[in-house]
Amino acid sequence: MRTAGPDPGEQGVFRALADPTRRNILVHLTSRDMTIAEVADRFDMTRAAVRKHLTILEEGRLISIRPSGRERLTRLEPLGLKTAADWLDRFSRFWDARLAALQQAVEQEESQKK
Amino acid sequence: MRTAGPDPGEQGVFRALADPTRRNILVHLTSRDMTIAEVADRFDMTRAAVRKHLTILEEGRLISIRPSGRERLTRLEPLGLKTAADWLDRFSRFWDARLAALQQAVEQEESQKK
DNA sequence: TTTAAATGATACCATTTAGTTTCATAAGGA
DNA sequence: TCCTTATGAAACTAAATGGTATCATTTAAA
Repeated sequence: MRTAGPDPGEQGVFRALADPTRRNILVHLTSRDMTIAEVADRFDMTRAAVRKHLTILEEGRLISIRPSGRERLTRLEPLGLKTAADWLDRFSRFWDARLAALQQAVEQEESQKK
Repeated sequence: MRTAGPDPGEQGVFRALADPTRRNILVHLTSRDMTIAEVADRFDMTRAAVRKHLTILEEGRLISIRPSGRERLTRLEPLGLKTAADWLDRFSRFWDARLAALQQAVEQEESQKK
């Protein structure tokens, strides 16, 4: 039986990364863990809105939210971020080759200018 | 003057990557360039729908679409993919440290089991 | 020169998304 | 205890999203 919980797959991660506010939240959380209110203070929108973003980030496994007294501590989760990076890495061999070709073309052009 | 065109920033890329169909299109395009019809043949939806996805991928600079006679040739663009990878890389130092700590914790646990 | 194929453009639709407001509940501190 | 703070939950809205169907246009090919 599969315990109900956040989407472990790619979709949850990419969905979470699609919104600029959510990407910004991740940047803020690199400095330190924060309560929900602390995160919300850094944005020009209601706590309720920020809370929804945090839920989506949690579903994408990019952060974790753990209760601590009456607060919730929000923390960046590196494993989730790695899911997205790994997906992109599947293209890296491809773009390395293409970028090398591009570089060569640019250099060719440069040398002709002189 | 800035020529009108696809969004060069992060947002276009992450927006484009958010949809599973679009990510799948990218995978298909790693094997070879395709016309719009060829791409559409590989999906269970109308050409019009696929065309919209291609437009969003183009706006995110993940692909280019160039006319060739009455067809349009669709090609993967490595530079756009790199935009997303670069953004994620800003977290790599962070998650390397966290993953190292995680690894250590797991090993600690393992040694206690024995 | 017809005809068929590849694409563009537009209008339309249902669902999701990102935000708000309001009210309820739980937990710390004076 | 009383009050304040931190959060949850629900209802609502506007706009974006992902899809459809239909018709027009361009180009290759018989």
